[in-house]
Amino acid sequence: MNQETCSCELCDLKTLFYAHLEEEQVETFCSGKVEKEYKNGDVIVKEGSLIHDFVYLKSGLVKLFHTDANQKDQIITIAKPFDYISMLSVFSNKHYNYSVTAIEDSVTCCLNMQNIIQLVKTNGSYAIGIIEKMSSITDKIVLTSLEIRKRNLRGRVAYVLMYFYDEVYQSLEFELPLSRKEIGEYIGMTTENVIRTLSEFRKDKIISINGKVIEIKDIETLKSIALFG
Amino acid sequence: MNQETCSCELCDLKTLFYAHLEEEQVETFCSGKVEKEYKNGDVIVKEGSLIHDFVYLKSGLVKLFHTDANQKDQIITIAKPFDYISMLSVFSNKHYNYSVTAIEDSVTCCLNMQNIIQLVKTNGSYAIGIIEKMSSITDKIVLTSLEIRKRNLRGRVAYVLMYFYDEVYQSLEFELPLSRKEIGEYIGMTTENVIRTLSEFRKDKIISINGKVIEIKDIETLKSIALFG
DNA sequence: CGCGGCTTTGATGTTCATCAAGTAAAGTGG
DNA sequence: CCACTTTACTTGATGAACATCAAAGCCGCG
Repeated sequence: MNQETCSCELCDLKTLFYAHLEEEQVETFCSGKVEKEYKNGDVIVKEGSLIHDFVYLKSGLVKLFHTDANQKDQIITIAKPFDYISMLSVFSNKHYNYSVTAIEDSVTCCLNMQNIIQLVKTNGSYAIGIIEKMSSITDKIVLTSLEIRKRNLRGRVAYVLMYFYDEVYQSLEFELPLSRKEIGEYIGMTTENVIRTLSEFRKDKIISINGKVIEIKDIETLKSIALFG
Repeated sequence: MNQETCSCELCDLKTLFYAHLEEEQVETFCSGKVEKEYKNGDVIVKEGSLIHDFVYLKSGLVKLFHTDANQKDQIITIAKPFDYISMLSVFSNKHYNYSVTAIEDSVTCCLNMQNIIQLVKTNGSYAIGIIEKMSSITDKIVLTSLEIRKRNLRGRVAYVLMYFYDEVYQSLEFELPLSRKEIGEYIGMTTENVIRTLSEFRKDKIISINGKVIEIKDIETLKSIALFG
């Protein structure tokens, strides 16, 4: 199997391709892909811009957010490798209704939107694969936002810390990819109170803080705050 | 065109069918549909139950909601006719992760899930149609929840009232399909404060209240509270 | 080196949830 | 059909949670 043009390990899209397509189709398809590298902080997608690519996150970490009339941002979700970046508006809109920015150095893989649509049209089981993936991503966004909404400030901050521990870094010590301000934009609270809550956790010896580096000292307590706070 | 087995006017699904399928296919397909009637308050889907049908709202109004460990409900969205009721979990889950209850007398149209999947697999342009619809519905849920989140209590209550006016009843006087408690579950505030805020609007002569019947007296003020509150 | 953005802490006040208590409405069983 | 129970609605009082305002230190960058 010649994978020169599509050599990424662990590519979810590729898995989907190979599961449903003939080898030469995959070749044709993958040869049209364009990889792009982004530095932490770089804008990947600007709200309102035209959608012409289907964008897939190969590595790194990005935030999807919406900017309102007063220029205030609200973070919709954090996307990890193998998530589709174009996933909300893609099939229903000509323009993005959210922006995407790298919060770590990231690499995206861009496929021509028309090709994807063509593929969905001509290959039914591939269509099902795409639908399942989209469905599970949006499911998660909706349920996560409900989870966050019902918690108080301590619970919300604990929840994001546990999220980064459990689902991103799998390490008790990690560098926060979000600023205090961004954490606030994600969980719906002010920057000051994010800081205050983090400081409280530090005083309570639940975490230690060194700038952006967080070390979880007492994960059981943190977990129970995330669950019941 | 024989529409005996599929005679509903304005059926979005049918539109999708006829746009992409041969007439005899539509026949075959629609003949498998089952319509079900529900009274206000009836449970249509119970969280955790198996998904075996693709459910479509033909008429009425329903709420989608999630119940947490403490038996507290959070309303995810209100679905109107032509919305797909099974739309979040359907393609990614075996079980519903939310419940659906009628908040007005409603009629649903149920199609066999396997048939829909088969159709998506064999008919590409139909697949695109389904994807677009799903995408636009979930888009709306996510963006609406951001809109609600950034408002204060007055703004939130005004927002739902404007929603019912603009998108459901198109009349200045209507009967609220949600109880005060349910409004609170939708916009994330307590029952008492929903009531208090409605009473304030009444005192300010923005609305008049007669039990569940609301009449909007000063729509300009209400709109500006909904926008900037 | 100075400017702007990010972080931190404290003081203050507003907003909102909670508690309590009572009325109205709606379903339930004899 | 009426007493009974439950559920929805309403208002007020209170305190806790949270936002806002203010001030200062820190860091990176041109």
